Amino acid sequence: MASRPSNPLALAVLVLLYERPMHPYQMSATLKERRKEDSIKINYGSLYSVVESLTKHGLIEARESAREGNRPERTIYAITGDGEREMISWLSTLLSDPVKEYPQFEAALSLMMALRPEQATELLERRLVNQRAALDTCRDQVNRAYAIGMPRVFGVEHEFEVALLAAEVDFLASLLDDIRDGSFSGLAGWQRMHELRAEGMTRDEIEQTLFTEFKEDFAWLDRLDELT
Amino acid sequence: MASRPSNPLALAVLVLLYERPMHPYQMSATLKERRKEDSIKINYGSLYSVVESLTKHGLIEARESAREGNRPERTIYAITGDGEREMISWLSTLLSDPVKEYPQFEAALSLMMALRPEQATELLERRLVNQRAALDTCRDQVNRAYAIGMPRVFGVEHEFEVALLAAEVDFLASLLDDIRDGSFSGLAGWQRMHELRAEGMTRDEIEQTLFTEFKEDFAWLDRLDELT
DNA sequence: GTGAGAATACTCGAACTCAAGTAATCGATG
DNA sequence: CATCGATTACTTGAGTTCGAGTATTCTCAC
Repeated sequence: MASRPSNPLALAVLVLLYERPMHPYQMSATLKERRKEDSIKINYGSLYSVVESLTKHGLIEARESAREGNRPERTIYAITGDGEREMISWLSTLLSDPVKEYPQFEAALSLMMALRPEQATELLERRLVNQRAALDTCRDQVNRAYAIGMPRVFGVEHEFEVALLAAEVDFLASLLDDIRDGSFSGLAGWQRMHELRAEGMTRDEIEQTLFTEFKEDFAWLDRLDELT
Repeated sequence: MASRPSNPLALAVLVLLYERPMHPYQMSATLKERRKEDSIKINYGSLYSVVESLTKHGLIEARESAREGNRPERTIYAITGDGEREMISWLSTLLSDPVKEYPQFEAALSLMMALRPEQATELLERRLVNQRAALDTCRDQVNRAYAIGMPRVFGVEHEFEVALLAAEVDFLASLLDDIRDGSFSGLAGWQRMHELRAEGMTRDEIEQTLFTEFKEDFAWLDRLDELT
């Protein structure tokens, strides 16, 4: 037996139906109205399949099929007892137990060496500019909402977003500083690798050359066991 | 015509084949050896389907089908000219242009009000403990690697991870402080909502009651237009 | 009263994800 | 020298996700 959907959108559905029964389109409309689309990815395809899956698992159930005017029929769903318990337990573990996630930028950083160092540096500079702008608008939106009296409970997610963005901006700024002032180690070897590549050397020759020219940069490979 | 796979694992494949031709299993082994599994999710099913899709799009091509002993046949892949260009451009945009992502914890924060405030607070406290521990081990690993002489180029992704983790720890600590010293607004209304719910009041009655008891907490709803 | 565009309410198929399974070989231990 | 577990190398299939498409209805200017 398959377990419940793992898409956080399903959790949002449970929370909404915990409040009041409604039909799928109303769920998406409510989530958008409350600005939850910033923190939960809402996709119609996913929404309908998630609702179907929750129904199959008995966490929600179809209540009535109302129709208004000539509009297509809308099925109203309500949460079940099992659904309430599942919602509480799912939300609880999401809050307390961190899950490993894979931001694309982290992947990009880990593959960065495939680019020439000057190019990579320039791209990181561009990102810094972009993220500083994003941080400013994001922070501004939160502050303006608080300024008109919105209680903080309604904006925690956005405070979190701001915190992460600020951390990334700081990270980028200090990384770029280190690259410029030479305290970012390994840069010379990285540079040389691309020079040799440009000269048409084969990968094996490159490896050989780098191993002799930058011995100190590879000595750690023999000490990997010390990391336990 | 469908576009290339969007899975960062496909980018990793392109980068690896840019270095040297190899077969799928060797790709996963190399990525694991270089600790890229921490920043890129490696899944066999995904790997093979991603390789197939890259082949179909002409970004990589099968070279030879070597077999060693009685082992199953291994198809060796190499990157094409199109693949090289695509790799450079994909990696470049990933580095410079931020993409919106949806951390599960952000979703959980935005739905937190479905839990009783004391429970939510306790869960956040537990998370803080967990993330402090995670931060310590992560930071430690990076430092130990640098201590045996690994150049920083090989560890940027992990420095980034540490930066994000540290930001989350700070966020949690200050959020919990604010909840405890009362500077986290909206808490009283949140609390009252769950009391009324526990008393068996209907959803509409709760709304009415809160609207009168906590007028100031909802006044901002009439000023939403000021946010432009 | 009519046409343009926004909003409403879904549907579809292709791509992607992921856990589990398979089946061979290698290495070490008793 | 047998065998047990680790490693190598991949396959399958069920379930999920996603963007794009469709078709209707409402709204409001003209």
